[in-house]
Amino acid sequence: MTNQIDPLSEKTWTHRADNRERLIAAGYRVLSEQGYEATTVKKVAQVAGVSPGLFHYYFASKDELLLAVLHEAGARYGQMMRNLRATVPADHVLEAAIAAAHERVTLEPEWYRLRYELFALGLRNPTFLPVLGELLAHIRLMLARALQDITGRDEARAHALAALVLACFDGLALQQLAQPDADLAGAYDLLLTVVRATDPSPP
Amino acid sequence: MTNQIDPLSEKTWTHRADNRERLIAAGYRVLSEQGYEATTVKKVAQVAGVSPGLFHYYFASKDELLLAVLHEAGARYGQMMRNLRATVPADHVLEAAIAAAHERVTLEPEWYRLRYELFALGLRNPTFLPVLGELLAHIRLMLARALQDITGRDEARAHALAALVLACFDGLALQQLAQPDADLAGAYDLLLTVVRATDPSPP
Amino acid sequence: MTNQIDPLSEKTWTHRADNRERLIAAGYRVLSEQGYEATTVKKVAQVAGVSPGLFHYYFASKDELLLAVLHEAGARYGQMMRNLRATVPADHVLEAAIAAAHERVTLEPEWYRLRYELFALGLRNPTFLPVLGELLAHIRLMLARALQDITGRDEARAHALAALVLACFDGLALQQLAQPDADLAGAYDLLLTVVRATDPSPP
Amino acid sequence: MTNQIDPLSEKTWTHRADNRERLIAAGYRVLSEQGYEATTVKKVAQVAGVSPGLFHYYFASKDELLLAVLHEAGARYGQMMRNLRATVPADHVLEAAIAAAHERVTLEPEWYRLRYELFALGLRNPTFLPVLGELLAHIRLMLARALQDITGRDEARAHALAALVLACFDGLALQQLAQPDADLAGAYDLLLTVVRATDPSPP
DNA sequence: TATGAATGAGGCTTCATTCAT
DNA sequence: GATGAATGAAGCCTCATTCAT
Repeated sequence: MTNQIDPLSEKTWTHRADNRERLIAAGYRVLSEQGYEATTVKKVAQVAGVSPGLFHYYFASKDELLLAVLHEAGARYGQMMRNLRATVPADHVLEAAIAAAHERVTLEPEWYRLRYELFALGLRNPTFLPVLGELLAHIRLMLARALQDITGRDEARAHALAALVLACFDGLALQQLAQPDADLAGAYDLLLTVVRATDPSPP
Repeated sequence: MTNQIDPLSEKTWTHRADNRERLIAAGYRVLSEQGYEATTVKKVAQVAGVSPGLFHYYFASKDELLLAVLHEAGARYGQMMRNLRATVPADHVLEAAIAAAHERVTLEPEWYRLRYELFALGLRNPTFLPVLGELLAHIRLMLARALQDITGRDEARAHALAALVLACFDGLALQQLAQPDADLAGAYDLLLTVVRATDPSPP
Repeated sequence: MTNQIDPLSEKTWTHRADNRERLIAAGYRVLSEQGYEATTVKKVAQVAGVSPGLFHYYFASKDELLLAVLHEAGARYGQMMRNLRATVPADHVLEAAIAAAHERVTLEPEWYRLRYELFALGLRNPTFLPVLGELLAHIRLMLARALQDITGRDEARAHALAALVLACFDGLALQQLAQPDADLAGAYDLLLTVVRATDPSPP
Repeated sequence: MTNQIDPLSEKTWTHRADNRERLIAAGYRVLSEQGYEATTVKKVAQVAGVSPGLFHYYFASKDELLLAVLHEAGARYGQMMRNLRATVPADHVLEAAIAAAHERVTLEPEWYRLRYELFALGLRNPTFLPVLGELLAHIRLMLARALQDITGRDEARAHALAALVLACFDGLALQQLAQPDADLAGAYDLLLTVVRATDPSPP
């Protein structure tokens, strides 16, 4: 009902069709905070500031919302990586990515919560497993690409390393979230060392 | 009420007194296969071959069952690690542990499913977060110990490496489960290399 | 409001002005196939190729659509009977009607489905009961009329027979639809015999 | 909560397991009065005097209740027919059955309402169609049997006549219910005449 | 200890209907 | 006339939990 209004735009709330976006945003919030099962359609609608019935106008089911949320989040992540590669010198992209991963744990823990939600879900729900597989494969691929910028040709090695790095991202984030006091800086540093060491460069 | 069975009698109905164990075992199965929310008390009771009502005699709530299951599983894992350290020469324990972790993904995927269930749960449920934290800390500690057998004193380094190794265990298992066809042997090998390389031993 | 189209103009947007008809036709299809409650306004609109909102421009409620559909169907049935009486020699009208009723079960089962929909509806919904009563009375009357062409004066007998014939139409159709394999030809033949036998004509 | 109590029985309300029966009885009432779709699980439970949740303890779905109700009703009908054949002299069974059918329209209109509910339902719902088919076939068979007691061998004729009689039962009941004032006695008489006339007896 | 009937809250989803454009 | 987004009321069903036996 209220909703922040751009006072410069002509129509006050641009045809309101952005309700779909609002539902996705609300879904992101509620899903990451409460988890998939605890997330009720009603609550998402309420957070989005729309009537409960509208939810199913845009999404056939709760599942579909999760998919949409993941899609959206995935897109954002991809954008972030591309930014990195565009901004940071090639031989520092990994460094930056690792730093970003580390920071994100504190700055945007919901992101990881949502990921873990999908992990748990995908591991037992045939509907989500492929989505999960693709999500991971996609990130691994982006990492492998970034790695080859430094590591050079050895593609197999790049992929193995990418898998390792991704595993560390997820695994360390988990540990950090589970014990916010734990100091994992050492582990992240070590990861960086490992990545650099793998560099077969000089010859 | 009343009708207490004489504790001295030879167990009137064969020896199924261990209904609690049965419920835990059934809980492990159902929880790892279906996930926390999809797990119904009734189904657990049924798998355990017990009446639904009995569940709440042994467990105050579904949560309590999960805790019991985790406790039990944790104990088993600790036992396994101790076995390893007792059986395998000190400088191969890590190797063996990594191999075991890799194999387990295929041999006992439910183990990981259950872990991820707890991960997701702990990440948003204050009740479970400490349990999760302790679980991870415990494993990290065991790993660090095993590492020091080879790596020597540098305790900080050992802990950082332990965190990394644990992260890889969980992260790689996830990737493997999400894409059963993916070949992650390279990554596991790489992990082993890393562990060995870190060995600052007697030059 | 306003914006009346000049009735002389060549119909601005091709000739789909008859959206009401389209809705009725669509209603006939959906209602007879899915039944009253399962019929959604949205689906009718969709089948009619019209926006959901438009439905309530032409019909105040779902009920009203059903009434319109029945009216339309009744008109068609009346027309058919009149055709029969005009085409077929008087002493064969009943014969033809019975044959038509029998054939219709296979050729146009939706017709009977719709009837039975109304039957069930009318039997419990005060709104529809009178409609149902009139529908049946009307058909009975037409049948009685046709009967008198052969049977002669005895009006009471004609009406009794008409009721019986109508009952058989509906009852046999039901049995045939419920068991498509059942061979009810014998029953229809018997009905014909009965009608003829009743003929108290010129002894 | 209240419930009529047999003051002679030992336990006041016999283990209450008769709640299933109560649900069926309530289902019969509500279904025949309101129709299938308008019947809500909650209302049935309420009429039965039990909590809404209990409904699904005994019946997996609303469908299943309907089936149970029909089964029960069918059994009652079969019993009634058997009574008839046991009580009434063979050559008057049909007569009695027709009279019973006629009376029932006024005495137990819900019976017919329920039947028509099933008719409409079965005609479009694949789940119920076979049930409907069997129901009709069963009654037809019972009628045919009774007919052969008088008509003698000609089995085909007996079946055709049985179909006709059944059709009249349902069709006339409908007309009577739709127009309670209509006098259909003549039609029922006529039906009786027809049945008798078919008697190929006194060779 | 053990059983299983009973409860009641609440979730997902469907839909007739309204309304701004 | 026409569109389709929006609403809100139910409905069916699931389930943790309690309780009488």
